[in-house]
Amino acid sequence: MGGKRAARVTSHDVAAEAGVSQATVARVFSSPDKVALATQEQVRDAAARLGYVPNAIARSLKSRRTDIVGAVVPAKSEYWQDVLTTFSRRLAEQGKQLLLFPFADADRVEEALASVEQYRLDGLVLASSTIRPEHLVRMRRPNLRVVAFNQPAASGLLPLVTVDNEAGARDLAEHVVAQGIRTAAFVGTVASASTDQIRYRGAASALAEGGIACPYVEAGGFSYDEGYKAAALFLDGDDHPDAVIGGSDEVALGLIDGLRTGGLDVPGDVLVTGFDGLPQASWAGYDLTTLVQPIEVLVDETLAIIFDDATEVAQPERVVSGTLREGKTTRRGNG
Amino acid sequence: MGGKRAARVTSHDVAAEAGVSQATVARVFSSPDKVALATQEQVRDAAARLGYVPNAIARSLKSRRTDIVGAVVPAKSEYWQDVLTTFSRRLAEQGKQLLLFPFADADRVEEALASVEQYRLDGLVLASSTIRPEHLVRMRRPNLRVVAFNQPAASGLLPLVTVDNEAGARDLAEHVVAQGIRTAAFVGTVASASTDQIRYRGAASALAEGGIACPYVEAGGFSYDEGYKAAALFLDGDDHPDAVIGGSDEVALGLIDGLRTGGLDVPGDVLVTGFDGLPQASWAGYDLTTLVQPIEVLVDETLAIIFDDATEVAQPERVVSGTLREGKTTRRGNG
DNA sequence: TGACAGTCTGCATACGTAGTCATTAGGGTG
DNA sequence: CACCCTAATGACTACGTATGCAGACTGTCA
Repeated sequence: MGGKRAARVTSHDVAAEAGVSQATVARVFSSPDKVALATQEQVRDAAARLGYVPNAIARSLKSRRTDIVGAVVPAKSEYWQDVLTTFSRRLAEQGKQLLLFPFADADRVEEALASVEQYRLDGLVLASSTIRPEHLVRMRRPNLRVVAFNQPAASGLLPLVTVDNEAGARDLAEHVVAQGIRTAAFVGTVASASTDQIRYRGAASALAEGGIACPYVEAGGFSYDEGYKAAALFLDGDDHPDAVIGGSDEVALGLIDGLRTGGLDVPGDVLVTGFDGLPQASWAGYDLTTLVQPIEVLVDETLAIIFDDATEVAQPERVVSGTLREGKTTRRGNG
Repeated sequence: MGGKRAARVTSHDVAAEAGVSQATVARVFSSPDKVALATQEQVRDAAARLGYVPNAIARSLKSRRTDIVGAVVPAKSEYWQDVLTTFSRRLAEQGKQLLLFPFADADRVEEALASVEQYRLDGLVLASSTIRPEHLVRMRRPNLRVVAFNQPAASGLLPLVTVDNEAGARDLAEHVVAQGIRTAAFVGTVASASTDQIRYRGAASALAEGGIACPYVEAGGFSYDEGYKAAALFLDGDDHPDAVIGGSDEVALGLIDGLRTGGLDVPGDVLVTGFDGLPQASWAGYDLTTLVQPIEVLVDETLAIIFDDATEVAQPERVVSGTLREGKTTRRGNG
């Protein structure tokens, strides 16, 4: 254990050991079908003996492919963590990796984007609906496949994959209308987020068709805490709405706890819906009615845009339908 | 918009534009103090004009530093997502990045490890308590700083950073003993996980000092669902324990909902504790008594081991204390 | 004025691999 | 047996940057 030499083993070393050329070693590991089976075995034996591992950095430099996809995401969010997990898993299945570029505030996106540039990624996923259009445009790069994920504001600016926010919100609203409510309110996350605006539009129009007005309330953030605090708005006086449409599951879960803490029963006094289909929404303590996003489908569509060479359209847009999940937060006792 | 040339701008191009050598351009971006200020300005201007961005791949190949830290983590887990977010944020603050290597089953760790080798990472964080010792040993590499994160089984095998699981479990157990319970049970996650064993040991010994036996029950997984199902074990007959010590927050949250669905009141009939300090544990609907892990501290200790050159000890081990958070799941009405 | 220290810059090379081109061997056909 | 076509392999170079070395230049001091 004394003189443990830390010398890197390269394809040249393996070539010498196996009695072949470096080119042959490289072929064994990148395009084996071009090498005779006997030679392959010989090379692999030598590689194993020396403990050779191909250097992905050097390969990337030469081949101009990194096998790495970047993701620019908000630092904190249940929803995005779910999405990232799926991306990461799918990429791993293809022998590719995910490189994270988290950003704390919307204003610091710029920094994240700057460091993205240095890596020659195979593709880049722009998540978060709070990235502003001027940043989106700046991300258009000739050598980089950039896809906006669940970010309707990017429509026309970048290739886009998103769930059908408007239709989903309509579905939810129609569902609560069918429960026989008379009044409603929409609690959005951040008003400037494009998803928020579209979800509100969908919900409001469906409610309007049922003759129900739908005021917009901004929680001010995407998290449980903001939802919890927003519930206070409905606790003053007795005239709470019959239903509250949450702009996201996280906000809706906070709303539920806030309403319950304030003495209102969900769904007895108030119906609540969410949007996203987080795992927590299915927890028995909440059993939230929500619109489940088909995350696997969205992720696969995104990766298809990044990796499919045949991009028939310059700016593909894929809008995928979500699924209404009826939980007990909209199940009235008198139904 | 027709002939948009996609040619990569290199340091050579900038050199030509600025009328200096490529070496000078490289120095401007990597060691600016060696270049005269006037020249720097000249070069930066030229770079800006051409839209030059240094190529991190090439830099890594030459400098043998990637500025990337890898993390081998389970594909699904609330706890690890929290941890990853923190790692990613901290690294970003230092201009470094996080590369994810998720694995689905404990048995497929091998695959993840294989792809780790190809990248010449600055460091590697091994998360998940289910990585087996034989895998841990295999990860010892002369040129790579590997740190086991919250994985007590790695003690003596790898540098290790962990929360004090035993003391934390003791704290929790002593807390419930102080509530005047007579019987208890420990619902672990996966019995083979080293954290599980240590937490059980801590809880059982503290309970024993209070004269209370503590059978071990295995939920069979780390998630809410396993906890929910495990609750069924306490619903048969009337002799449920007075307190259930959960092996993790996720399992504890599932337990709570499972118990409540089964007609038991928490904390009225059964006290429940968790472990980890997840955000969800603080949600008003649960308000779980748990041991909060100081994730930021753990992450910073880990990064210190990876990046501090002065490694006085060959195998540093940092054990950090957690904090007991008393929620209403252990607050008895008759207290 | 000459020598010398210090600062700045260019030249040349190496990092480890992939892919192009040329060469050789082997096998099938007329 | 001459011919051609394919498969397999080796020599060589490029990918884009960092850095040791040496040369050029500036200013200082004796």
